[in-house]
Amino acid sequence: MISDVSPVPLRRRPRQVRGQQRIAAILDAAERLFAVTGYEATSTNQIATEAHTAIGSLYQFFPNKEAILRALVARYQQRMHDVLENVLAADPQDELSPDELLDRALDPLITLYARGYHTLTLFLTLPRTGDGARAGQPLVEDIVRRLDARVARRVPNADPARRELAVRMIVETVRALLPLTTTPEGQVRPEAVTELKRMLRAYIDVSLASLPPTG
Amino acid sequence: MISDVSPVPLRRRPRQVRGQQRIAAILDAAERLFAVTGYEATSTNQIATEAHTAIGSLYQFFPNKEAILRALVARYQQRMHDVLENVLAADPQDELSPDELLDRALDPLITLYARGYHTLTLFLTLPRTGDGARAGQPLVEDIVRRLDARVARRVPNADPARRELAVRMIVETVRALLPLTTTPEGQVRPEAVTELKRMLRAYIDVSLASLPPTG
DNA sequence: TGACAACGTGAGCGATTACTCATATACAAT
DNA sequence: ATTGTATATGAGTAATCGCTCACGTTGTCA
Repeated sequence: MISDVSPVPLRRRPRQVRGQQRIAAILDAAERLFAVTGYEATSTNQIATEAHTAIGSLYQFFPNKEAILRALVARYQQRMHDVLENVLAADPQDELSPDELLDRALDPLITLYARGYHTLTLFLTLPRTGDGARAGQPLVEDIVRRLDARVARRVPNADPARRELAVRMIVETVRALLPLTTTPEGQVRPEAVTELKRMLRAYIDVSLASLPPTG
Repeated sequence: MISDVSPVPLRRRPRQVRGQQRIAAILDAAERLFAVTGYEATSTNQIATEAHTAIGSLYQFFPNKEAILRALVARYQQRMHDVLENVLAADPQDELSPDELLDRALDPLITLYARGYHTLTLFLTLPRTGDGARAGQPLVEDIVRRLDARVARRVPNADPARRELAVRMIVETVRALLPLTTTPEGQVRPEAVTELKRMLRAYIDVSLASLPPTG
């Protein structure tokens, strides 16, 4: 289940299938436009046109432009939550090796990214100011928190602050370097994937695997 | 000297000191506003007001808003060019250890970043689309190119494509994780600096130091 | 079938945008 | 002092923005 971060304020929750489909179409359109044109430079009228609907319909459900962004981020949060959940669920006893964990976590993430190149670009390039920061930050925090909890089980004697910092480094590194693993045309670049895993594995070896105890 | 990338189109090159000072004031104002409010959300009238000048004066020198962004990036390019230049010049015979090189490259970069927290935030959070991509990409490319040339001297038998990819990974990692080394209040976080260097050092050891020969 | 609610629609509103231009002032030359 | 050029100014313009609202259309009850 999604935690209580980042509530998505809808002006009116749809009570018919039409409404749900319209919302999905609007989000799909906004996803494409935000990724290509950027959040600020994309107009709500553009979104409505791209979604083959009227501007009035858009504002039937979304109170303002930022709500669209927040709803989009919520969708990403759901998908990435599922990815991480599958990884953690597949290793309940903490038996998998770091390489296996990296494969199981990064490969679906990269697939998700490559499916439509511009899909995750939105999240990855969100500005850290204004609407972007308010909408994007909870996503990273949620992942860091859940990943850190699992790492804590593996390395119980580590200093929590330093462990959380290491986890955050990993998450931010993935977030920053994921675009390198895919071409703008949506083709996965295996060398870049290898290199990213190499970097993460190297960092895990020298940092996570040898975290000093508290004190 | 700066290479011929990213030409900055000025409507009129200033021929008096007044003009040069105005341009500097406009760039300083834009730097602050872009970092806090974002590029798109910052209006040219805001920039003029913040620079204590009239909107007309702004357009005396800059043909449009994007030209301001490009001029700003050119300033960053100059400063970061100098940082990298100092590192390379301090090690003409390739004698320094990786740790020394990391210290000499990252410490001034972090200082530059912390001097004003929002200063480099602009560059680091530039969206990869629209005006941002056109303005920001040459900077990364320039650094990758010059760093790769030096690495090529150290590891002459490496496959060029893989070597360049490794260098790009390092540059993008620094670019992405630099914000973690400084608090929003401008205080350097030494633990984060240590962690960033640890990750880069680990990657260098497993990748750059053992690049396979061409084939 | 009638009635009410959910949903669809787009012209248009006030606000804001990037940018212009006619005009005024400061400087550098003779 | 005079002339020419560089710079300063801000009211104004066309365009675009996020968003509203009055009025249709579709769906869901009875």
